[in-house]
Amino acid sequence: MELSEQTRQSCMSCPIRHRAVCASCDPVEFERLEETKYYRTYSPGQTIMWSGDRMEFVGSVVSGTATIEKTLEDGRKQTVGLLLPSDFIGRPGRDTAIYDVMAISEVTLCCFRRKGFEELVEDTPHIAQRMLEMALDELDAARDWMTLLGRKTAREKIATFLTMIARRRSTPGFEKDDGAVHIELPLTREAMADYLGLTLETVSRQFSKLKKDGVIVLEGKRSVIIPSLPALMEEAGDDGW
Amino acid sequence: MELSEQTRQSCMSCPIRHRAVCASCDPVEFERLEETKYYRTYSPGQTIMWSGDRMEFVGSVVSGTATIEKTLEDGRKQTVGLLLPSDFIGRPGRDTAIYDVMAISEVTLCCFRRKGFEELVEDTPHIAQRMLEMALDELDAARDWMTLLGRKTAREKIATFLTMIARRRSTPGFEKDDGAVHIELPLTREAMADYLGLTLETVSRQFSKLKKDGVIVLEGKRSVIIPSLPALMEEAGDDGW
DNA sequence: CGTCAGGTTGATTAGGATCAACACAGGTGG
DNA sequence: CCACCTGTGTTGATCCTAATCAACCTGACG
Repeated sequence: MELSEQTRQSCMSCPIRHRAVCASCDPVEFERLEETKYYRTYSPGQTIMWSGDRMEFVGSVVSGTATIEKTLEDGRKQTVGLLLPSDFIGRPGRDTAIYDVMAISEVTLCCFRRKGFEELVEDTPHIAQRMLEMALDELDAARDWMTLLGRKTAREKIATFLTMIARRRSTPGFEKDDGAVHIELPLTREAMADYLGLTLETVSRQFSKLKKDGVIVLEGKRSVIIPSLPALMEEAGDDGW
Repeated sequence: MELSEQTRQSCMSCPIRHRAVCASCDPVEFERLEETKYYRTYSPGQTIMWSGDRMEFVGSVVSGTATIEKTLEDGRKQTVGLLLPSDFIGRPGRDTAIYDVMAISEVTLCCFRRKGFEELVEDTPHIAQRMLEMALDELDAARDWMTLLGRKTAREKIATFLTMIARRRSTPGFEKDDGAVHIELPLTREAMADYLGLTLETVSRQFSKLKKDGVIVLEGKRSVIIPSLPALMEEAGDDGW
């Protein structure tokens, strides 16, 4: 799975082609993208972007998981975004990052130099429109997460998180006939804690309780079986999303 | 301050002209806006938009304060956005609201029928760009608020809120010579609680403590004097924003 | 084999929630 | 004009959820 920075692959066979910022581009626009794009890979734990640093590039997550996080003076940390394949990193028009972006697993990005991308946005309406759409989607997601952080109990937070992962990641083919869903957790207990506004101990305890209550089944540390997704969603505190 | 729905005022003298979604429009574009815009006013407590309802219009807050809120099944409520003059309401491209929007004070909106506005966005690049810029700004604000909700103490939450209000609302001319800042709180204790992920009792107590500690001076319920903004920001738990 | 990252579980604490009483201002109607 | 009510805010007492502090487990890896 090693992609060097030089490797250039066709956009047409790109796994995130239909969900990423380039989703609504036409063949001509793709040509322009293919000229300027380049790949970068990061290993787990590596920092993709430091808060305060100059942002030289923007890009899309092709594979892997990354987090956007904010750290307070005294070290308290909050994860403010989870980046999965097709998600966009960086903000055109801003030249200094205001959050840290960390690779959680091995991450491959499809990058564009920021300056060039800004021009691209200006004269490629399809990209500008898609950018807006994605920004508004992320804003909705952030607001839903605000509700989780401000009002939900620890148990509800975990249930919501698992539901969200099941939505975005359920491995097709792993749904059992009885409707059970199998997911691989992309985050450690600590990273989940930072995302959910909890401590890692509380996360661990709530996993144990949900398991004891039969809402989830744990297979090892990272593998979760959800016997009944509706039952799990019941624990999440709100229907809808 | 009564504006009927029919009143049409010139965009050129509009108080939010330089910050709203129309900020970068040129004279020709303003002409088109002036043809289709209309004003609506709401009294305190009125609902501007119900979650689940069809969104017939989008628009900008011209004056007053409104909140965007999400309510869980059992009634727990989280305010996920504070709308002050120049802020935008609604999402082009979506026809059902997913949050409630409530007028806190008397609110005047500059509205556009949603369908018409969507066309406008498509063929007025200046508006599309500004929309993207504003969406990204709101996303940053939402992420900062996630950090507040997930990781800050009650005292820090209040201090952060007051700092934010001072930033956006400090009544020019009310800065005392010694650097003190005077602000009017746009929200009740309960509304602040919903915004900060607290109870109204905790909000009240923290106000009392900050007052006792000399960080703020209360004049009545809604009027706050901040003798030293840096001292207040010190209480907020993070520098920067 | 020892070390270390990641995870679990237990004991205790503390920050905010909850429950409750009261204060105060502004209306409203008799 | 006053009695009453209602919305808003303050403060106190108590409770409870999640944080903190701590011990220990497991598996991967040099």
